[in-house]
Amino acid sequence: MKRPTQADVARLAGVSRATVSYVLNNQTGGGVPISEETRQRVLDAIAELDYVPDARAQALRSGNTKTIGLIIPDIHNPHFWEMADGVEQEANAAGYHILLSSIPPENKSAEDIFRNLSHRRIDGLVMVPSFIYHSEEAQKTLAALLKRRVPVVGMMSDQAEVSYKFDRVISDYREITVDVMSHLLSLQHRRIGFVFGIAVPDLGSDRLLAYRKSLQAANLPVDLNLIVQCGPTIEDSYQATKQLLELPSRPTALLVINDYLAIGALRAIKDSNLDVPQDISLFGYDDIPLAKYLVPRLSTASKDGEKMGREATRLLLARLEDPDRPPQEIRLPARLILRESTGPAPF
Amino acid sequence: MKRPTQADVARLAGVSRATVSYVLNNQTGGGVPISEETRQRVLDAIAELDYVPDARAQALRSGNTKTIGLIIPDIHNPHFWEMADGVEQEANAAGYHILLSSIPPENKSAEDIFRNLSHRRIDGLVMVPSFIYHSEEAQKTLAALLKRRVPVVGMMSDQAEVSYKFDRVISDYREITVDVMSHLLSLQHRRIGFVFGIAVPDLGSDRLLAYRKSLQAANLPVDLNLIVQCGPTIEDSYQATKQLLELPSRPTALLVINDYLAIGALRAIKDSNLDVPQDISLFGYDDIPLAKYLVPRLSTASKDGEKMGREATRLLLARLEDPDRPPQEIRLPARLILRESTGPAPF
DNA sequence: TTGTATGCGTTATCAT
DNA sequence: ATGATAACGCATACAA
Repeated sequence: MKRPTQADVARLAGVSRATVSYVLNNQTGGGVPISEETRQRVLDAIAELDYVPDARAQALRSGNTKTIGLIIPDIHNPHFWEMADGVEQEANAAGYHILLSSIPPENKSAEDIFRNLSHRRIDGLVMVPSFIYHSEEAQKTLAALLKRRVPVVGMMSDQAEVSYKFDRVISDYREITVDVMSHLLSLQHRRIGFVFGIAVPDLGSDRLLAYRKSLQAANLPVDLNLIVQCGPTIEDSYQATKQLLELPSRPTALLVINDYLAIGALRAIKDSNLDVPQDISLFGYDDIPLAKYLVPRLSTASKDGEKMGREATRLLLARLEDPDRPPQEIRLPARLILRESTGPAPF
Repeated sequence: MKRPTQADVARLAGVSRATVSYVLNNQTGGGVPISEETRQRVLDAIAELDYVPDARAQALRSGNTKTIGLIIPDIHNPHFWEMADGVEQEANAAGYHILLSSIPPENKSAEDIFRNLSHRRIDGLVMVPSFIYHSEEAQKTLAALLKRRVPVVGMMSDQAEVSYKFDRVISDYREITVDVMSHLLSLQHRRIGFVFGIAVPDLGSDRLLAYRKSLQAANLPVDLNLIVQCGPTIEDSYQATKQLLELPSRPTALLVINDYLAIGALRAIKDSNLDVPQDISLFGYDDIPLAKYLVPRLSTASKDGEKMGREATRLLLARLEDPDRPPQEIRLPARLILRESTGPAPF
């Protein structure tokens, strides 16, 4: 049972193919004239055959796919789904669909993802440009995309040194980390550890840099033993935290690169028979939905990923309308959320 | 700067369009003869122009999109990403891409999703057919898909009464729930609550039915106050659990429909100044990756979503090869995982 | 070994 | 108000 085509509908309705197309595309009764009677006949035929137009043919003919590519660094981190959520909502509302890609460590490279998006002829791209740092190759591919004038929006931190011009939603944890550190310092914490677990190191540099700067501003040493770099899985942060806790003089507070990894840190602390926040304070980033249900509720800094996604998509849609407008930049603030996982330093 | 087409490549290489196509599709050196020198010229031209074939045209021409639709009920539950992971791995290995849709409560209906998949002319569909219960309309659309002989695989529980014929990966928590209940009963629990929070009630009926049956088999009453139905968010389960704990005679053990919601239950228990498992035992389902990092580590039953996804995709790919083979059925067992959240009943 | 011609399903331009 | 026809980019049967 083959799928019905426009021609089948036309035959059944006793009209030409073009008429079917007219009925389909000018439903709202615009500038193209179709007699009400013909319209109804066509509609009936469509319903009877259960005809659905072929997106491939439409896309080929019209030149656009009504599809937006979305690249995020880590599918397992809820923070990035929030972004994806925002992008999808906004895109759907405008009649666009999302093609989601994440960058798994080895599985498929940024290259493959770009090639696929290119292959599929997406109309535009929203990305967290972490892969930029992965490879020269990826940068070249991105440059090629931009040269082809494919609209691109980046959701990124401020200091990222990307030379290409594209729209950006800028939001990072640099400033808020200064606040986090002041807060911890005011609670008399002096040994503050950092669990730096992330797929792409450069992605977290906003936090790391501000952490070091705050320490220095307070005339405290930057003890490299207190900074543990690890991978992006919970198990990674679990191990990294264990390592920190086994230090001769262990930290009294811990910054974890994101809430998702803070789950592993929390577990590691408990496994060392320590309590949060009595023995050690814990701080995360992102305010993922489950952060406030953890035991103890997690103190964190929030970036509102969903809003980032929505704003990024707005920028993209606007550029789709007007490809020639100058590159835009939207800045979104981060918020400090104090909950139960932070308290005064023990003594 | 327009994208280069096959014709551009042909022109630059000084050959015909067909030759370019040959070079592209018979790379492995199959049955079509191309002189090595020509081949190289074409390859050079492709590289120079950075030519990427247009998937839309290829799909239109070849009749297939190399795309598999995937429908899951709730994008926020990590269990379903595990499934998605499995599907994607297996599909990618075979050169297919995934078009992921989830069924949000109100946002978009199963109807819309089906129409979109139909529109995009996916080659096949892997689904958790929860939406079946949503609407008559959805069932009709699925039937229509099957009538068009679009390969479909369902990942579902056993008793689901779907009359249509399609391949299935069958796995449910019916039997394992009997084990869970025996375990709890052997620990002297007599009042066992059930937090039944799920987007589509029928999705969890395997657990609920087995729960009731176990109770009856042990000559215990089925107290409807102990079964709280709620929505699929953590906040929902938090509220539902609170409600259970405020009962005049509160349960000493709690079954939560899935690990994701168990996070909210855990929080609610703590907020009532109760401890797990000393005051109340907690059991989840799915063994999501973070379950074993919770405090306490969560006892749970596991279905191996990733394997379900992989097996389902294998079935689909096999049917793509041979559309006429009889409907297959693969059964996957569930496992009991005892961790820290369960213990003897208090007195 | 390579080139020519045709059609996939759609939409848009031009006639009628 | 409606119909014929030409592209969109690609793959393939067939001719050379």
